[in-house]
Amino acid sequence: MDTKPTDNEATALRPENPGGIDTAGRAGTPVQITLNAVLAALEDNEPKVLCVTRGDSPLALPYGPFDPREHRTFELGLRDWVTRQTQLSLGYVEQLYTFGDRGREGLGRSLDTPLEHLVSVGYLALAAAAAPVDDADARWRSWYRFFPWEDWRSGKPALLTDAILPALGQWVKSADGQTREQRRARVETAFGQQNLHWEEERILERFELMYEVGLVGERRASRTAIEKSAPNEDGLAARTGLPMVSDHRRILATAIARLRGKLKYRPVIFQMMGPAFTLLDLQRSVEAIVGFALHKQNFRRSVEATGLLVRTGTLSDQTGGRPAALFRVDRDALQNRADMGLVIPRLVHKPTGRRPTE
Amino acid sequence: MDTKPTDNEATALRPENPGGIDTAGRAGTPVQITLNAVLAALEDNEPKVLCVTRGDSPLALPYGPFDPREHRTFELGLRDWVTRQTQLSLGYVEQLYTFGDRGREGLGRSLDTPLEHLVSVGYLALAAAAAPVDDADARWRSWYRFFPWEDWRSGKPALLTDAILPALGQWVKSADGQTREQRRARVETAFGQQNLHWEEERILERFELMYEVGLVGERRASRTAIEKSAPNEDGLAARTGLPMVSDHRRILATAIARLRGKLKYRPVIFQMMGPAFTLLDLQRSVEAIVGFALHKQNFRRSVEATGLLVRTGTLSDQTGGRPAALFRVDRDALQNRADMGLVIPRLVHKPTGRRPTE
DNA sequence: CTATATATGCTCAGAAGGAGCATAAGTCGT
DNA sequence: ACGACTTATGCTCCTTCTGAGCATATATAG
Repeated sequence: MDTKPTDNEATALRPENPGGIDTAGRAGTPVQITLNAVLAALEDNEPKVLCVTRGDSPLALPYGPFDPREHRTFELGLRDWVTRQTQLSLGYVEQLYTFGDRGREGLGRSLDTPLEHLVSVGYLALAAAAAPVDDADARWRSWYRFFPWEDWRSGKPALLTDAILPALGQWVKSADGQTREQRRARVETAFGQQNLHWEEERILERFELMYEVGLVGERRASRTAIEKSAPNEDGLAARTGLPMVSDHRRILATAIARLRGKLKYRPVIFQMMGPAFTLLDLQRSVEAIVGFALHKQNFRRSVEATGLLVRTGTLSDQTGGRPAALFRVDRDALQNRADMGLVIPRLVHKPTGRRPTE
Repeated sequence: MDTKPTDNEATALRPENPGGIDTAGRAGTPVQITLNAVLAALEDNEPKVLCVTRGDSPLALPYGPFDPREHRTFELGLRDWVTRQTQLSLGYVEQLYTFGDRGREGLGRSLDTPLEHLVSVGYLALAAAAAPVDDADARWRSWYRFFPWEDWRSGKPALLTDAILPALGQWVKSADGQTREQRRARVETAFGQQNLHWEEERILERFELMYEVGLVGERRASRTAIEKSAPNEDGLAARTGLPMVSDHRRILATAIARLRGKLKYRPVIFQMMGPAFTLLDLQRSVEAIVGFALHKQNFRRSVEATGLLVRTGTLSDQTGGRPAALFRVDRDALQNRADMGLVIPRLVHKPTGRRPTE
């Protein structure tokens, strides 16, 4: 270390001439900022997301403008209008992604008509319960209504086997040479049929692929001639979940992907649990989010190993069988170990049937 | 599934009245968008980042305005001005975070004077080599110049033991009761001294903590009385790395954190390697990024197990010892398995000395 | 009292990963 | 040519993690 920090005490003020490599003569055009919220909560072992409608347009994620005069940060602005509109207390808020495409209406594809300069910042917010909302236009909906092929909790969805995968297969076969190989690889990575297996976190990749192939309801703003000849116009798009306004479904997919991933290395799941719960409650919640069934005993083993839970001492008699011990989160332990998430003991074999040893 | 998607074919157009929960009467104020780039590359086993200077203000990350009239997406805009200013070909570009704080100059703290409405989108970009840049004000610098305490490649930095940790300890002791316990927990999570261990990915958390305590050069815009009484004004800030303009050092920390994490589950490291390299080259590169030494044999074992590398057949005689086999990336394998990163066989015991069995 | 739930404890085996030993094949100085 | 070093590379050992399944406990429904 030979150079000491500059003498002039490093004032953290922006220099007169903002020091980009080249800002000469180019002024950024002012744009509008919109905040999009994916508000997620669990209800009866279903993962739900708050949606709004306006007239007969498709569903939308709640969103509002960001006014920098009113709020110091995005997050404060978001919390403000969410709590003003709903009675929800947002425990956990996380920025997802900022979408700045001019052709954003078309999921990032080019568009023929010029669009307004719109930038939207997506946020994921977790609520402890899907509390009723005071807005007739707002409603909680299971997120698998938008992504039915993502719910493997009772096995591989028939929609996937019967419709989506064949359609993707056709799309692959409709090209040749290198393009074909690339398409095959993309489908394989996203949907993992042969060597790879289904990775729940790839939900965005899957959605974008399906969008590109034309398998979902949202219309692409423009298509090239080749893309127009895609063979999947048999109405499959009508069965692949509810469409949403603009690219909101993509934002939702981003949020789910983030949450599915984060579960594994941060204890976020407890933001969505009530004050006391059984281990099976917790398991069902995790299953709801990741979208597949877990191995019960192993789940319990690893959850108890975290030391994040303590027994309340009481039992739950809602089981229909032997009563289950009720647990609550150890707030202290949670604070001290904000790292660490849950092990997800994925069931590799059969989801339910216990196969005899032989 | 009872409700079929709406009949009107889900046009992906934004509805006339943008359907936020409540947009009535509130118009978002237009803001300026700035793109910040963390341009990273490796040079002689040092991780480098491109910095610019303007006059005698502190170093800055290259940044430029985003003009939606000119570029369709942020990423295109970024690539455009980076390639115009440098000869670098950006292989990999990834959005980091969008900073919208009004008090951004003060790292997100409140500020007394009103500021312009500025939003900046941070990007991480990886280049294959730290190629020379055609701008006298731009220069590659090791990122450990900004974060000297993050480089554990030759053991725990003395700066940490001698200065930073004691100062943090004082900060903890200067509070009492619950505050004290909270501070202790925060320091422990970020710097992991007792039960936890150093987690390289927590670089942002560490920097923000140090900022809050006043251990880094960047000045906080405003402080509360209590914070002003922090006991760490002994000039330590002059030794904790080079300061940067505004919150650029925070953006850099975000980028490093992202890269350190991503290594483990995406093969991004190959974006920063030349066409052919030895396994030790690869190891040194990974070590440069994560900031600590790896176990050589185990690193090699797991890298070879990925199947992402193929031997070129030639040997490197640059070793000073037995020649090493040269490898190159198997592009096909890389494409087919965009998932999977490298196992990081962290050395838990002594970095160098082999302790006799006894 | 019996069938049938669910809860909970425990064992077993394979895979992954942390460490270190041993050997191979170069360079450099004498 | 030889000995001292240096780096490369192969292999073993052992512990921990984790996928699976068996066995037992304690309820409820008839």
